[in-house]
Amino acid sequence: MLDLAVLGLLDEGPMHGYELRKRLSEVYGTVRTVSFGSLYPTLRKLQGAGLIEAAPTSSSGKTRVPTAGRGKNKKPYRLTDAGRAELAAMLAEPSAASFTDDGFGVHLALFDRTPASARLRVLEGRRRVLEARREEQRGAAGTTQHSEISRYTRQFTLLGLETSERELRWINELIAAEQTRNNPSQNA
Amino acid sequence: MLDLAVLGLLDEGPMHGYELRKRLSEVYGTVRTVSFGSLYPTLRKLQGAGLIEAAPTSSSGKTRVPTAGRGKNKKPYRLTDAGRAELAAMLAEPSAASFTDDGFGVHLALFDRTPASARLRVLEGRRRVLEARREEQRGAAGTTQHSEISRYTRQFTLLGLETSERELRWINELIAAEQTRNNPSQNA
DNA sequence: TTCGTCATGTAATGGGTTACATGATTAC
DNA sequence: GTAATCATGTAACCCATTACATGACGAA
Repeated sequence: MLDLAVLGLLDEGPMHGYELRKRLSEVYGTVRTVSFGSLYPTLRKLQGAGLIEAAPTSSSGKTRVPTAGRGKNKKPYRLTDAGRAELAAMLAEPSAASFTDDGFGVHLALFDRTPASARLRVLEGRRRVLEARREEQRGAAGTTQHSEISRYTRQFTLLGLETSERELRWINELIAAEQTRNNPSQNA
Repeated sequence: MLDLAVLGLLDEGPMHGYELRKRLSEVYGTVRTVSFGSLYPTLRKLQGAGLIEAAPTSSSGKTRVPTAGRGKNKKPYRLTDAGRAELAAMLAEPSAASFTDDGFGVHLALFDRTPASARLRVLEGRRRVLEARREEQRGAAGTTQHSEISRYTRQFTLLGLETSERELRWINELIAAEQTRNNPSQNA
């Protein structure tokens, strides 16, 4: 999930780790700051896999790259051809990771680069996850009588249920919009 | 967090692991099923710490305890005195763990056994977390102009922002109710 | 006697965090 | 020169998951 986010961000242009981290929290729907202890190892892993490489930016590609203005030993990375291919594949063939709370936000941020058919699959996968959650919450909210659950928990569950329902309405609108876009002539 | 949930559940009566797992997903505000690979090691850890013990239920406390009806090699656990004391301490002195998405739901389920002053601290701690989240989301929703964020992400962030705001209203109501309860005569 | 469910447990792994260590660059 | 911030990285740990292994019990 971090992989996809990093690949997607680097597709917009070379960037070094520290910068990446800042952009990452913007891109995440759910605002979350990823730690360096998580980011740097991911960068090494992606480099090891040949998906990204250190990007020479100005002079004779060695160390000490200025990149923007104030610089240091920044280490800007960029996508390799293999990385671009991998990104395209991940976007075109969404996995279950794109349906989770975190992963969905990441994939959504890359929707402009996601083919229309895959967009629909992401939205529908996410919908299934939310529907399952809603059913569990409905069950939990209904159980109340025989199993003694504190009234606090009951209220909390109801709040969660409303949240799921709102999110479902939201995603259903997105799906409808997506289908209209794919098939604009249909009006029956 | 699992520790608190398990201790809280066993405070209601002896229970074995398999049963505990079922009750756990009811108690959690956010419906979540904990895996056995997580539950059993936790049980051993709590037993090692002397907080719970295997409970002899009927005959000469060895193996093969019937407990309910259909039985097998069930291993019902119950709280020790130390466990009861630890539970009381955790409920009376809420830590940051009670303010997280998961931990809050657990502590909330045990609110009936939580002293009034600690209840307020839990609610206010949770409120601080939600307020911080809301501010980040507001920032992210406002950034839009200069940093190009996909319109999808923007909508998603706005949805998250609404969720935070609803949850804040909800918790503010709880806090108000809690304060009225603690101080019923006040009306200026 | 065999299948489904109840029941307990371990091992490998995953995906992240915090804390630590280090050092360059910029602004004062 | 010194403090703040930018920047990279490692090590130890935490908490949970999945997959695997095992086996008792009840019902068909």
